Order: sequence, then C-alpha cells, then structure tokens
Amino acid sequence: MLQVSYIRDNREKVLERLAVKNFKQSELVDEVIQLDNDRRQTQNRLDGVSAEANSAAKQIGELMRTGKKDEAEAIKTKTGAWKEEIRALGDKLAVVEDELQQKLLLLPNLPHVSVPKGITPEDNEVVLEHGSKPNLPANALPHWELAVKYKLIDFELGVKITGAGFPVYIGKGAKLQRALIAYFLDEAEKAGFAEVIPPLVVNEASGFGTTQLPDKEGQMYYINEDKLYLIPTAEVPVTNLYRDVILKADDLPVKNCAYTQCFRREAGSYGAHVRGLNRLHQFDKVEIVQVAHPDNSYDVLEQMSAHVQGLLQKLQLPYRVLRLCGGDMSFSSALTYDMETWSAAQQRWLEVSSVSNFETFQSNRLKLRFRNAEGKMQLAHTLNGSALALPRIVATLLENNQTGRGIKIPEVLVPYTKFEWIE
RNA sequence: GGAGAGAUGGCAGAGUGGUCGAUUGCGGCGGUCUUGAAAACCGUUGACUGUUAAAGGUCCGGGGGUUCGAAUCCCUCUCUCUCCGCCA
Repeated sequence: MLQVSYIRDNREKVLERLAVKNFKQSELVDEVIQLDNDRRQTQNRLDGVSAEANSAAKQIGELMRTGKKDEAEAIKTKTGAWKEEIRALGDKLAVVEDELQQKLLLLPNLPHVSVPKGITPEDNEVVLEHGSKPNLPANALPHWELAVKYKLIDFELGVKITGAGFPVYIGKGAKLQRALIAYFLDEAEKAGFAEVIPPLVVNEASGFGTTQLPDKEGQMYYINEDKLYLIPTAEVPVTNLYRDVILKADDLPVKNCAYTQCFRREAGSYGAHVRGLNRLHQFDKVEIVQVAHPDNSYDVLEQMSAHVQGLLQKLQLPYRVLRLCGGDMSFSSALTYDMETWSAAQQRWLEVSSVSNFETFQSNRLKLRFRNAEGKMQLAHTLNGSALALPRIVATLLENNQTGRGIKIPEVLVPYTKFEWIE
C-alpha cells in the first residue's frame, strides 16, 4: 500500500509512475488526496472539540473534589453539545478513513525507474541469457512422459486421491524432490539466509500484510471452518514474521529462507500449457526473504538475483533473466526479475523464480519499521525470491538431461540423491 | 469437544471511575567509575496523528454501551493460557 503522505507530496511523480504500470484509473490519485484532506480537516475539528471536552471533564473532576457541586453542574450543561459534535465528527472520520483506505488499496506499487514500459510478457526486457540450449535427439520426450517412463511421478494417482495438479512423486522422483530441497536450503544457508519452518496456513492479517488479500483472495485455498488460508508461497508467513516489528538499523538486512509446500488454486488456467509439472496446485519451493534498508535494497535485489542464478548455473541449466515490464509486473512489486529455464523438449522457457523488491508497499501494511540513523521511524523494504521452485526445475532437468542411457543427475545434486542416473 | 482463567508499554507485572500514557522491576540507551569490562550508582527510554516547531488529539486485544469523565463498570466478538477428553 502506498503511503498517503508520499502521494500528497508527489502527485505528478505518482501519476507518471503509475502510467508505466498502465494503470488506468489515475483519477484515484486525486480522490485519495481529496479524501486525505478531508480526513485531516475532520480530524482537526474533532481534536479541537475533544480538547474542550477533555478540559471541561477535568474541571468538573476538580470542582467535585473541592465540593463545588453547583459550579460542576453548570459546566455539565454545556457538555451535551460537545458530545454530539464529537460523535458526529467521529462518525464522519470513520467513513472518510474507510473510503480513503479502500481507494488506497486500489493503487498498485510504483515501478522502479528501470522498469521498462510495456503491456504483455513480450515486452519484458531480456537482461541476459546464460548457457546453451541442448540439442536433444528426435525421439526426446517431454517431462510428463519421462516421469511415467522412469516411474518418477504418478499424475493419475494424484487425480484419484485429490485432483488434477496434485502429483504423487514416487521412487527416485520423490528422492529427487528431497535432494533439491536440501540442496537449495544448504545453498541459501551458505549465502547467509537463516532457515525457518513456518506454518503452511495463515490468518487474514498475514494475507493482507503481504498483499495477497484482499485482491487475490480467489487464488488461495481457504479453510472456512477456521478462517485460514493455505499459503501460496512461503513469502506470506516468512515476511509476516516481521509484521508489527520495529527493527534496529543494525538488524538490517534480515535474511530468512524457508522450504514450504505452496498451494495455489490457479482458477481458470487449464490446457496444454499447464501439462505435467508446468503448473500445479501444490508444489515445493525454497524461498528467500529479506528485510532491507531502503538505501541499499536494490543492491540486495541484485544479490538475490545472483544467488538464484548461481543455483541455475550449478545445476547447469540454460536460463535467462527478464526484467518485467510495467504491464507484466505484479500489483505490489517495484521491480521484478523473472528467471526462466529452457525446457528443451517443450521448446519453451519456464519461469522458475521471481525475485522482487516491494520497497515499502508491504512494510506499510505490515508496519515493519526500523529506527534510522536519526533515531526516527522508517518503513523497511521487503524483498523475496524463489530459490527455487521445484516442479519446473524438475521438468527442465528431466528433459534437458535425457540421454540414451537415462537421465543424468547434475553433479551438485548427487551427494543429495545418492544416485547419478535415473534409468 | 467439555470446564475454567486471562488479554496493560521490548518483557515481567501493578492499576476497580477523575490527579493514568499509565507505579515498579528487568531489558535497551546515555553517563559516572575502570587500562578495558563487569558490578554499583545517576539519568533516560512506547506508537500513531498533527505542526515550521509547539499545542492538541488517539491508542491499555477488537467493536459497541453507561458517564461530564473509562485501562477501570456493562454488552459483544476475537485470541491466548490451564485442566479434562481425543490424538501425531
């Protein structure tokens, strides 16, 4: 959520930045400013009347104590009008504040100056491409066929016990999952991220804090009985660890990593492009999260991007890095890099990581602050990234590493899988 | 699921109608002392809003009510804890 004070002081800039995100309802900005003026004016009047009423109440107390009952009663006769006014102004203030909040929630985060203009994924900027695309033999199989051939994943069994998008990993397929998770966690730890194991279900306040709620409500599984949401990413519980927290400047940056399963309803996305592991309702992911000082959060973003790329390099997967254009970015991000691996059998890029700086968009909702060098409260910046999401990594590994003998496990994973080949 | 207790500042824990934004202790910060540190002693230490700065206003889990005045009384919701039951 944007800060009203910033909008108030930087109207032109806000409009200009929103345009990069192709945000159409620019009139909302002026509505917010208008409501904020209204809010402050109402607050001022309310404060004035409250001050009078407070001092009268104090006087009455004093008079009662000193036995001057008549004088006290005289003052009491005047309090009725204040009371009414306080109530009326208070009601109005509540309405205005609510309206202001509703409008504010509709404004997306402002994109960083480096964000390219654009509308569709085709407008994303390819920052770099790394590694060469393997040339597979003519009879190369897509991962969903490899998974069946080598008995790694049973999609139909998943359909039976749950539904589409909930695969059952079996045999070496299950071990490969476990190996990747352990490997990613170890690498994150080496990079200074402290591991946590958070809950997989969160309450409404957490969903709001990291901006999944209210707008993306339909994308999360909801447990009606307990009013809890299944997490779509570890970003939600891990970032919310710092909700309502005031850090010291020395505490920054805070670095956490977490492995969790992630649950996404993915309502309305069915078809050939979601086959196999390409898009699931439940999947495994190691997430890295940082709370950073605003002065260096973009350096932190680059470090996180480098960490993710390091993983892809060690796994020897060809990948590219995209800087998302204004139109393709998420509502709450200020700058996002997507990492995509080349899935050789499908002949397409698969997104395996998304690394974002949210600046103060989340921390404003989270009330995540730190005391700066001047001793003043300041909102921290939050960032997160997948490092990495498993299914598409597995898809790419299977497809790219298929040989006549079987599937070759990348060297760095062998200590974890304890086998070199899937045959 | 049944029964009970509770929710106050970073933590612990006072406070049953006015002088309470809130005693005190711990912790934090600053200082004295010390070669340095510890101990001891002294001081200081909530957030939000608002203003050039003040003043002022709001906040004692959330919401509502009684009252001139509520942390304190009433209603309601939520959450937490304890015991019993069930159970990995």
